[in-house]
Amino acid sequence: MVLIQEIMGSNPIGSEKFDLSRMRKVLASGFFDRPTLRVAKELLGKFLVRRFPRRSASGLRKSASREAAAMIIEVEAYIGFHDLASHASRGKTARNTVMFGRAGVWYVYFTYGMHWMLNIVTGPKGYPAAVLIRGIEGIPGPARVTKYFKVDRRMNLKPASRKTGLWIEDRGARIPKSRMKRGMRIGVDYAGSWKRKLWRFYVV
DNA sequence: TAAGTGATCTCT
DNA sequence: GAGATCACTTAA
Repeated sequence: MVLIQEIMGSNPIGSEKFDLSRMRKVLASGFFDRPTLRVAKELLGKFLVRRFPRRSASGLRKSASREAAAMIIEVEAYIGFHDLASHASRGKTARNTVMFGRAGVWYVYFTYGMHWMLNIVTGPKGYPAAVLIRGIEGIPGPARVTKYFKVDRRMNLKPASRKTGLWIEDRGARIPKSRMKRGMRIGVDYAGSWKRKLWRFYVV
């Protein structure tokens, strides 16, 4: 909790200053309905923003909702029908149906008996693809992102928007090319030749 | 390096 | 219904 408060309004990569009030553009579905690798790459430097649900202890008093945001610094792309690292590679199932749907919708699933993974659906309807949010500044690791931003299955199938309480903003930060890297995806050794795809993008 | 944890999927 | 697997984290 302390960690999240520290992150709010933090300077993204230390080197460049910018004014938060200058630019806060919420990314709409049009941003995500584009080639997945391009979306993935461009997500670096964008901000994941969470409005925490209001709490009401007694039912009478409600505290003001609180907002947290942090810059996205690591993502992975999962693309198409044949990518063996993707849940979609074995066809449409109850779990992965959202990947085949409209871009800009959250795909949240549970794994290893304890971790929630946060993905945003990309590309045209009918074509299964998504980008996994692997890390945000101050919170490296996909399961930590969901833990600290309190994201679980309730966010699954919901669009990324202010209305749903979890969205992505362009706040004007730009990552220098020298700090952008790409590499193989993590934890997909089982995926045959697909594991060697350089579909992970991260900021160093 | 390995335990922990339970939903999901494949195969009977 | 059983058994294997898993887009991970933590502690050692």
